[in-house]
Amino acid sequence: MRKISKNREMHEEDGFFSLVYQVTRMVPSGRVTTYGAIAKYLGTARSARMVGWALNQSHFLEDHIPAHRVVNRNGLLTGKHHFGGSRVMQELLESEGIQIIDDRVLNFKQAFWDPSEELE
DNA sequence: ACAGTGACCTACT
DNA sequence: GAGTAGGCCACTG
Repeated sequence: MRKISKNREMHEEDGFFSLVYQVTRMVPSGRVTTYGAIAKYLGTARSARMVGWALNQSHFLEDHIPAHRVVNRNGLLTGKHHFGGSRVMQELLESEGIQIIDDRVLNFKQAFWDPSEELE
């Protein structure tokens, strides 16, 4: 169990959060996915916002979660501010072979990795 | 308990 | 095609 707040603790069987982290871990290097895709893969039950929220807490987790491979539907790196620095996310993606221009993923359509299709 | 906020998305003007 | 509104669920003050 990991504390994510004073009064709140996260358990392994929290389900949604765990699933988000698992899917995020499954994203292959050099590919990216979106919050909506993950939400859809999970059934859209909690909407895409919760995916972002889950990834927000991923910084707190012991395990390293490649949250930099998750962008919004436009391929925009909206979450780069939450990586501590602004360039961390971009450099991480570039080190994996993804080119970023103006906080946007180049060839996003090709680099897009849909868990619903690839992962079934 | 209430209201505001958020790494979003879809649909309608 | 841009701008607006609503929905979604959890967290914070």
